Amino acid sequence: MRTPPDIPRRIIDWFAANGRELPWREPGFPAWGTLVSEFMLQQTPVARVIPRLAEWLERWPTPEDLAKVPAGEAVRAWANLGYPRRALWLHQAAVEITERHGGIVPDDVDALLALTGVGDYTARAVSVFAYGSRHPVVDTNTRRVLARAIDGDGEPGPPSARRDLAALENLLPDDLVDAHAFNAGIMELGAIVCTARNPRCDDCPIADACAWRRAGYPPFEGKRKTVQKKYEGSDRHVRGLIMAELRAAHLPVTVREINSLWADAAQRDRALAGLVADGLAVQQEQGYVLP
DNA sequence: GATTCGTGGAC
DNA sequence: TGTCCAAGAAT
Repeated sequence: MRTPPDIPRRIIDWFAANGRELPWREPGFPAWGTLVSEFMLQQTPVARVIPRLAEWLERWPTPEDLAKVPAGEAVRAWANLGYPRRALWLHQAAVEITERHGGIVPDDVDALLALTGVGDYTARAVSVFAYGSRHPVVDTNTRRVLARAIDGDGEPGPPSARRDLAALENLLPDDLVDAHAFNAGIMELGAIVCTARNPRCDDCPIADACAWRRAGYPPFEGKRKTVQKKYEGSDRHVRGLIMAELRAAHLPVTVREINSLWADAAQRDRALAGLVADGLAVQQEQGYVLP
């Protein structure tokens, strides 16, 4: 597939002029802050992350500060960001950084990948955005831009780290500063212009080079990512109700209180057992508490 | 590779 | 109103 050589340059220039001012893009923002922000941004929109991130960094300015409090404090401060296991994992990562890296967030992708809760995206995002190293960083926004502009598809297929990283590496500038700006810029383009629904192609710096647009926006026919199950009435729903109760309580939550949250006993027990297995709830004599 | 895992806003 | 989707990771 033909790829105009100036696509990276145009995205870099567009990003310099149109990128949002976000906390983690401010000069001098600490690597720890970048790591925390990336954990929070895993499946949670930017607007909801910003206030929680500020609180978090004020309370725990370094990994060591977080590592020395109980994990339950992290889960409580996570509030309603969703997927509370991420709070548990971030706390564990802080412990690992304190024990294995002298309290300094590592800059090496492999060292980052070894941290709990850090995967292909987060490891590279921290290495690149916090430390300026040169790696492809591929998130859902980038995957969508590549699918459309390069492959001519309306949607990216199911993610594959190997393929996705190779696809971005093909476009990644050699220069360190340019590579950083391109990684950030293509993500930003996917986030605010090349959006999943109603893309704003009139504002796109590479619209004239976009394979999907050139082909007349054909409907997507490839394999779609698995559809999200309905939340209402699901196990996740019940887990969420229990977690909200645990976060709000400063005394053990009794079985009676948990029973009042959901009528279906089998589903309730399944959810509670799952939370205990995940380490998000701990059973005591009087009831359940955060870890 | 397919599933599971919260929460809330946008359309 | 219900569906879609959001800077993913672990299993």
